[in-house]
Amino acid sequence: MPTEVIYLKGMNKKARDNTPQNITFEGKRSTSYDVARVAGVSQSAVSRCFKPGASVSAKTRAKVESAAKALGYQPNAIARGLISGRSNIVGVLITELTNLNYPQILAELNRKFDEKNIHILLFTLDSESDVDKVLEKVWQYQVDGIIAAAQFTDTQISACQDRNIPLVFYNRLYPQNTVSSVCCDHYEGERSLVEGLLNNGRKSFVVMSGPIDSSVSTARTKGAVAQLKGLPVDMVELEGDYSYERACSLTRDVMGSANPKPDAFVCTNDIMALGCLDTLRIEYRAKVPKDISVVGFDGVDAAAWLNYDLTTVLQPLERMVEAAVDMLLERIENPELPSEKRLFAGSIRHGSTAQLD
Amino acid sequence: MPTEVIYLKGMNKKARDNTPQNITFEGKRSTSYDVARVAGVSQSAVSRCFKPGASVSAKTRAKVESAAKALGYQPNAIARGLISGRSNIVGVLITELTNLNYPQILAELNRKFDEKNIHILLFTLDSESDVDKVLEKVWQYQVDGIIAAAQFTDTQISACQDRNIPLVFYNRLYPQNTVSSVCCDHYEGERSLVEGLLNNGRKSFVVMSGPIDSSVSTARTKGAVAQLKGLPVDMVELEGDYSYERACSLTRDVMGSANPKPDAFVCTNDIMALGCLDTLRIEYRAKVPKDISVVGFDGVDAAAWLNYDLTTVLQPLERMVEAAVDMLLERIENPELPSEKRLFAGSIRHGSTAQLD
DNA sequence: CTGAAAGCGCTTACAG
DNA sequence: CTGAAAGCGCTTACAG
Repeated sequence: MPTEVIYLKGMNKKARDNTPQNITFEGKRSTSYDVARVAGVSQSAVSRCFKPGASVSAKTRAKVESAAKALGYQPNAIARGLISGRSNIVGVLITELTNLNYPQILAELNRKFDEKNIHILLFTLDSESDVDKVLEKVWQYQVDGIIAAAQFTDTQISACQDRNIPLVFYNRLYPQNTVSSVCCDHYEGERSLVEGLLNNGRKSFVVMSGPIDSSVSTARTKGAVAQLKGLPVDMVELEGDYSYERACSLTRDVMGSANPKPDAFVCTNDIMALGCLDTLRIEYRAKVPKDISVVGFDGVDAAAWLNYDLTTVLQPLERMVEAAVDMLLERIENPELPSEKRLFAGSIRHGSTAQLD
Repeated sequence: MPTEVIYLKGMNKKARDNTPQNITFEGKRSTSYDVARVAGVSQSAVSRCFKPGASVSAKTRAKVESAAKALGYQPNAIARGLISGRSNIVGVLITELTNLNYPQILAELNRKFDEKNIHILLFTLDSESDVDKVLEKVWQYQVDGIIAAAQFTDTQISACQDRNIPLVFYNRLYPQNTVSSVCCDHYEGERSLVEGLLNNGRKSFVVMSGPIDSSVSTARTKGAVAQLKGLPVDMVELEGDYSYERACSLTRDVMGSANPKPDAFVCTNDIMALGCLDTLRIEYRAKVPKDISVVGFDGVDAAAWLNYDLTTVLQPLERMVEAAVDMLLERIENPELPSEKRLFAGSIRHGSTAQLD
């Protein structure tokens, strides 16, 4: 006749210790004490069985494993984090714009961190978000490190350093600050694109930037302008906001008034390039790339669609994410490591919206 | 002459208690004991000052607040979670595909949860991900609740219920299971789209579904088929995978062989509809919508681009996310609440790729 | 309103 | 290899 089993999971220590082995408590998750009691070993022994590399006899391990399975025991990561000082959580701060443009980043981050059993506490920032407020929340969760795809002030960077929380920026360089970062070489990518357009004989350029507060767009714009400066060509700089709609309206402005008409649109992201392209072809019946070249930057999916086949620069997104994760994990393991900046070259996609020579 | 100040943050209790008020310890974050010592009050008093609604005298509060500020004290959310049983963390499980198609969801979730000071532990699943493994990690972090935009088995749903962890599905219905969910009415949205095409006189339909394991695509496909069944019209069902490229190739298959040629492509998402549209126009010089109608589903940004102006169904994404968050928070507050299913109607976007009558 | 004390569920020296 | 014990940084009855 089987003993009746009552579940007593998670009682306080004294009550639990006075409880027979075959009695447990339903409703609360079981703890290492519950497992210890059922397995007939000490709580420390249970703890050791869940610590990789700890020395436990085969016999003890077997008893603990079967008890743990019977009770559905999982170590409580919160308690573990409190005592060990390692939460196995990293804070990921990403602007909404970045996630909209590169939704692959988060999945890729998750994949890479998952291999190391690290989890992501996600913070998406919109333009109104107060980074200081977000950081306060990050501190509270005792994260092991931070990946930031958002703009920080020097003070905010220092705040992380003061707290000894490793920090790696994604696609922000902070050249004048010794903080780790992974970045695509936006400047050089855009510069070489423009060089190709010049070699192709383009003479009158429109450079359409993203939002002024985007360091990524700023770097790209600078690359374009630096290549054009001093040459006998026309150049107009326009401030866009990375959106399709605004690119359309800026293109209309240019085509409706400028004289001479431009023969090259250099857009600092793909979405704007597509807006520009659609407007030129549909509303102005422009011949692209014969009369007007259009180039973007990023390599979004739509750049490869039949209707577009955009000439642009591809960011090596997967390699960049991998580098960011590796750099952060290294610095979590060894906080003494010096900071490091890794710059990845983009690769040109030779599409049919611009001939580069 | 100012007293020399040495920082002693985070020493053990005894050492700390024997430490003069003006001495603290650099390098570790300060704790409520540090604040208590500097403020000259008990640790409990400090704790109360950070608990909304606790009764503390103005005098004590002032002392604590200034000490906390001086030490840069923030309550440790991990410790708080351990003792209170509330981590203020919710697990968000989202398939990579869902995040690629609707990157706004995460930002919207973050915004809504942030208002309640709840944070997101993010898990992105790809097709190879083992939901059981992900759930194990979720359990370990003692999350207060789960939002799932991914497919669960009944067993997995039960596992959440057994652990008393509130669970709300996003865009999955589970009609035969009493679990809470927020869903767009995919079936009815697609059905009414097809009804509009029928009223417009379309006679030969291609229904291009998404991956067979996508419950969203299945519901949409069923809605289309149900409306067409029994009517004197042609219908071909094709299995796509929600991607642009596969939609192109399926469209080529149909146009290269079918007889009679279809006059309506019903694609169960926008991305496939755009691939279909590009292929029809560019490779077959088809007149859309005169000879062939194309409709999608979702309302992605590109659907509104000048070149497309796609007829499709918009999901009320923001309202759906808000509903999911509200439902989850209600159930975290009150676990006794019965489950609830909320179904939101999509709204038709009347574009120029199909005339609906 | 306030403080002493117990306890959340773990990890980790420490002694055996 | 194993167990008893301290302690991570909090919250929350409890008594005053």
